[in-house]
Amino acid sequence: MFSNVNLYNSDILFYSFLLKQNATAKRLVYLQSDSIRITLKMGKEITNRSEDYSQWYIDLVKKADLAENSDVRGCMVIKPYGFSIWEKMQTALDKMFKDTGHTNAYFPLFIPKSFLAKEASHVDGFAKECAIVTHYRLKNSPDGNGVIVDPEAKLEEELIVRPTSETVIWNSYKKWIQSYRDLPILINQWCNVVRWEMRTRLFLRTAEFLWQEGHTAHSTADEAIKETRQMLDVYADFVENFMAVPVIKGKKSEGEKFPGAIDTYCIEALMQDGKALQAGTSHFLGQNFAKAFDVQFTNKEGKLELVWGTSWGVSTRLMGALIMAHSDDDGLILPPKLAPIHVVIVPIFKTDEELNKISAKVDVISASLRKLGYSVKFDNRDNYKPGFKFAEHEMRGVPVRIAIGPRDLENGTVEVARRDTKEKQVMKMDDVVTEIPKLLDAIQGNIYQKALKFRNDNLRKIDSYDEFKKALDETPGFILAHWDGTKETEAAIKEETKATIRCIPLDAPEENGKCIYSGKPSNRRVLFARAY
RNA sequence: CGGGGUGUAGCGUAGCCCGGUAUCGCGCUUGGUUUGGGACCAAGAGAUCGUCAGUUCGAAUCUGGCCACCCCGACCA
Repeated sequence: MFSNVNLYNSDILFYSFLLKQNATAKRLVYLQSDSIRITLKMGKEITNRSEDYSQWYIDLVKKADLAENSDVRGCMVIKPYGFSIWEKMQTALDKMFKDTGHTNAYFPLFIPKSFLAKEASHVDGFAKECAIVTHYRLKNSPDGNGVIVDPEAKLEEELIVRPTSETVIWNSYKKWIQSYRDLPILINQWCNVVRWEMRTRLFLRTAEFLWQEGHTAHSTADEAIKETRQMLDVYADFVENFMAVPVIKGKKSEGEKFPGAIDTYCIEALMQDGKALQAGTSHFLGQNFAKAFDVQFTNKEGKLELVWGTSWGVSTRLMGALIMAHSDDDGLILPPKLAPIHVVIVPIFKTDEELNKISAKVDVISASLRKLGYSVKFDNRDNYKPGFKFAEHEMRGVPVRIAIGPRDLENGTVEVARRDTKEKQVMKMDDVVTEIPKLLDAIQGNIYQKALKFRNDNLRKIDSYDEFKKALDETPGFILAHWDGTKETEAAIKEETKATIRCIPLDAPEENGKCIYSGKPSNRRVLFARAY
């Protein structure tokens, strides 16, 4: 987007001149030339969504200071601001896990190659994207330049950097479980995993990512299935109520399910560009891993039985969902429940004396808001103008901004602006403590409602393959359509349209119809979309 | 792993065709004026031109190898 600047060099001079004149001229510039807009004076502008959605996403992640590309291919550096959002997610989820009886533990990063091989479909699923440790020592290079891998230090058995931990964990469960009295085991771990992806995108798909993985063991299939469904509900609850992103709960088709699972359940969210994003998964593993690792228990009748398992996870990919679901062309929009900073206060002052007077008022306001549990930042930097600060905090998605200047001191007021709608209001200083909490709640509700409306407006029932293809290209979104249930049809549709079956929605009503592809009978609709 | 592209200051780039150690903007530092929607002026600091080799009196520029990254496909949460 910067490369075309030189073509317009003279235009830039002209527009720069206009910019100095007045704000109307500035708006004119925006209307006349999007490509120039960016380069004029601001280091903070991002590409418009309508222009290039994926570039908008990349710009936003970088300009909102969430993350950046690392020098290690496919990996990212999560910056402090981005990481504090992730920490908020962790805190909320961790509490929900604890409240449902789970405890945290930690299993090793390295998995012996032989473990991974024990469950056949599991190997198939991950073999192509594993990082492998083959040596344990370096030595000085004989030519004197740097270090080389010491060929003498080859590992007896190579180690896989975990792409997921089912195998190490079930290897431990074998040692822990003898009797029905040892069950259930309800464990979660927060960790990093590595999947050597060919193509990566910040947060959405990186070679290394952070996540949580729950692994539970049960004495009956029924109990394991209940656990699987319960955790799916926990995820849906979190994503909708904290992230303010509506989701559709469903079951994966055979073709899309987790390698090693009997059933995979998921929550699917719709992004602003009409593409679906899987936001969380929960697997009923049946006895597959118990079989592979020979994990048996003695039941009440004294008979040996294989243990039933589940696993479930959400990752830093949720950050991508959060960003893409709500944000606009001015930057990030964060739900107050996950915002690292709820309220930023910007002073408007000319002299130190003015700043001191304002600071005294700000201290009172922020103390009272903090007492209510809100995080408040007083942006009293003296090297930036208020306008710059406004734009910067909008870019970073701070839900509420309060501005206080000399005029406010006189009138006993403040100016309050909300990020989601950009509305401003003048408020009595005394009302701040009662009004700001209401406003934050309103923002949380509003962005959810907005996302829900978008999702519903872009959820279509379609009954013919022609319409299906047309909709994918012209009005991308979720499509509910009949499917004959075969993997051949699923694969053919994927091949021809790039749309996949996101899930078979749990609340899908029985409904007789014909498969849009084969014309064969179907008794319920499934959810299709192009996906991240 | 196929197809295309790019590597020059923290970031974005000019220069390369036609060899003589480097342009501009943003950012940074200092000083001053500013501050209710992305300030301005002045002075400064900052680059072994991805890497290795070759040609040459002399290489960012020409030649060859290597490396890295980006985009498009196949694969994937």
